[in-house]
Amino acid sequence: MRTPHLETPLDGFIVHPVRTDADRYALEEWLQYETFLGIDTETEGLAYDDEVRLVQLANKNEAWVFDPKENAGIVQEIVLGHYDLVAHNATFDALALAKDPEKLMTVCEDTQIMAHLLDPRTTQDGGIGHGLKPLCDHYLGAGAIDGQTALKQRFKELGLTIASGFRNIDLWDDTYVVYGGLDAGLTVRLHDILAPKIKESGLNNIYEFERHVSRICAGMSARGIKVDMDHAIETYKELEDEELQAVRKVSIYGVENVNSTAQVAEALLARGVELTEKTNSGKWKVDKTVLNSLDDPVAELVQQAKSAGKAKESWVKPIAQEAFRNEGRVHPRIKTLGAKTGRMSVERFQQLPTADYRIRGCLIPDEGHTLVAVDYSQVEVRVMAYLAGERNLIEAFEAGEDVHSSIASRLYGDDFSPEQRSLAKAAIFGKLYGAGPKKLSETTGVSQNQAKKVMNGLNRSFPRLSRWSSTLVDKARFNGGFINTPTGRRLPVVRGYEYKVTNFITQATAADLFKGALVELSDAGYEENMLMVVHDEIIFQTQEDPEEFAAKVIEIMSGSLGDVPIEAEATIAESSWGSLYKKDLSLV
DNA sequence: ACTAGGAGCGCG
DNA sequence: AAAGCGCGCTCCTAGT
Repeated sequence: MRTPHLETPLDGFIVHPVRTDADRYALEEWLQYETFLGIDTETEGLAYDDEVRLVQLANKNEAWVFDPKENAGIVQEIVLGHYDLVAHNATFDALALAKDPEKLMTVCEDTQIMAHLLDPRTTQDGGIGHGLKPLCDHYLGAGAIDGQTALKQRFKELGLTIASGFRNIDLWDDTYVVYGGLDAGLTVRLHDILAPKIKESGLNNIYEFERHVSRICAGMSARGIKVDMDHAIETYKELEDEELQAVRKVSIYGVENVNSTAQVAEALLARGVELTEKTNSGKWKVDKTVLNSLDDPVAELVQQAKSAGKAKESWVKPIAQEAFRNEGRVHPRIKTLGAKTGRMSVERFQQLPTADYRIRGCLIPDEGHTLVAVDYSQVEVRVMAYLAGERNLIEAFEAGEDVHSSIASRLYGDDFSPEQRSLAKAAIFGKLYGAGPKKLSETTGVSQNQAKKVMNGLNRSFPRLSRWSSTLVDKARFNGGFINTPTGRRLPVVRGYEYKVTNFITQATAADLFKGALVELSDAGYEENMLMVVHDEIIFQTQEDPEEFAAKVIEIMSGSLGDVPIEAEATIAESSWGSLYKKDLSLV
């Protein structure tokens, strides 16, 4: 008996639930004639160990929706790359379906990557956005209702929350099935519109590049990183204790909740502390900088409590919880197009504190392996030197010594002081980010007048930097708010904020340099060694002699950008990832 | 009960 | 004329 198909709100689009043997035969037959399929999965949730509940395959007119547990053969063929596919965020579906996402991703186009390359702005940023819903609204018109919106409504009717809905809704609930199938079909229709646009816009090379990068990073997600559970639990307890003690002490001063800025401000004012800064919404500002400038026990205790609480709740607890459910490993989720500049972002494990090395100390290599971290040194400044064609800065790098010292000697002569070196360093970073004298004086503590002098000096010593920025700003103004990077990425610039282009293009170029290194490392056979990426740093583990391994990897990652040498540096961990940061503490 | 935005803090 | 950039996560607060 065939299960009747379901109608959908999308013109002429139907959905076939696959529930009986007859349904399965019909699906098998359909698959024989289809050459290109949209794929989507519905999972219990977003965690690494959440299981796939439904798989949807579609062409632009119909979708087939099946339970992967009852159709293991088809799932196997998908995972082995036997069908040409398109998904919206292929990484997610590939990781949900397979422990080894490589083969699937090799044959799977990705409309999310296409969308990001065509317009990297989020909806909040004034762009089209990268979710299936906003993209369908924009490219397919109003009739194209995506699954999420309708499902939310359905969950409400059933008295379910979003989280519990995806996990608990009846597998064959009509709305669930219809909109699941619809999403796969919409992905196909979106692909039919976006793929030609990618070609027309000359973005095909970078699209294939991004797909390759996403494949490599999905591999890292799947591999995961081993967790030292004993250490994690021990650290959790220590942090809990630190937090509790500070909370107890500060409550004597009337602060019941250290995370309430209002309470903190009130307690400080009551003690006669003078607060001077306010936030945008007119409340007293009591952030780290403000609290650090105060010599007051409340300020200190609040900070202690907050930082211990943050470390405990944001980092150690999630690591321990995930490892507990996933055979002692954490699986970072890497968004290869995390930022509009093309930079990657990593959910949960990117911003682990470095100062408190107990946190990174939770992450350890597999048995018999050593962790090796390799990062690019001052890569963005180098990229800026290259893009601006600033000879003097390039020479500073070619000299091969400490570049900030080279810059300082250009500004202050050879007998510059350590303070002047720091100032030079802050100034070049300020240049990179487009800071003014006000900001520079805030970050360095020198007067605004002095900051201005430093910046003028920098401009005199490296004249091409300023000329390059103003040319870029003009370009952005006359180019419809978009500029192109050397790798062909299109970067949007908000009107009135054109000064940001210098940072955007530098960050984007550095990101592509880094992604290029990932591809080279993969080609050279080092993919299995890669565990994690952090902007311009790769964490490897190796069974080889770590020194030799590091040398080989550095060789691959190093190179040059025009005349600018690009250098990578390695640090070898004695034990955990955290052990790399212990030396920082001894310096303090 | 849930959501959105602000504030704050972590990373490069 | 001047403008520090890009992220993710948690907690609080106010609004629905």
